[in-house]
Amino acid sequence: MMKDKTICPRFESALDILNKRWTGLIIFQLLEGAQRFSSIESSIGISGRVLSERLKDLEKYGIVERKVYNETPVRIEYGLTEKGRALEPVLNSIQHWAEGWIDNETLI
Amino acid sequence: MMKDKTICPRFESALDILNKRWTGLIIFQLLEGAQRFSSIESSIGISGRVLSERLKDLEKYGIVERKVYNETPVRIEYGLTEKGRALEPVLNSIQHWAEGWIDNETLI
DNA sequence: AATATTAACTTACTTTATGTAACTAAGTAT
DNA sequence: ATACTTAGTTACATAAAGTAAGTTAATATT
Repeated sequence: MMKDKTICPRFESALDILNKRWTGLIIFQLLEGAQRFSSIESSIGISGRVLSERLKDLEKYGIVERKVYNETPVRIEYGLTEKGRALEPVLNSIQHWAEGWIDNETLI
Repeated sequence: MMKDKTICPRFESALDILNKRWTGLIIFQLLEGAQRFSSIESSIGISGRVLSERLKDLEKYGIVERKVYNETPVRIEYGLTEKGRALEPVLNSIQHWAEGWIDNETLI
């Protein structure tokens, strides 16, 4: 199936990134501040394999930045860039919608 | 890997729905008005198999409604419910972010 | 009457994405 | 030399998505 046309290329690129599994939750977590790999892993329940993949993608897109601290053992922190923090209103609008429209049945 | 705790159950339910592939684009399309199956299929380039699955899910969540018109051949239209239209600000915030932050390299 | 047409799916099968659990690398500390 | 810790990676299993052909129901055509 070939698609008709592109409505808005930037919008579709954005959805390609944001609409991937786990991306929303990773960004939501990092809005609270930079975190380590294992901390993100355990806070949202993603597998290490996919987290590693997603963080690389998000870094490539300039949404996340990786910082290495030469301590022992090494500490690596993932934080949002300005571009990443600019997603806060998106996450907020989702949260706002969820509060208004997700009822108890949907929750279960 | 088990996750630590749930930050906000409603928010996570919302992400479960919205973070699935194609959901964003389907809702974006339907914001322009109710559309037929084949029209959605060709406008966003999704496969019929998955579109069928997504529309059922979205109907189940109360985001989309399916209307049957007994014409020949039968006409079936999918449109947004009030809950679905309430997602417009979410899509708008994504579009706004995309316009400000998706550059030409990311597009390619 | 038999065949064709159209939209809206569904089915069987292939390819891609994600999950799981064990393993590796680098830098100490014992 | 061996063990410990974090941050991954690898090999393999399962789940989700893509592809293309087939089904159904109501006409229209020959």
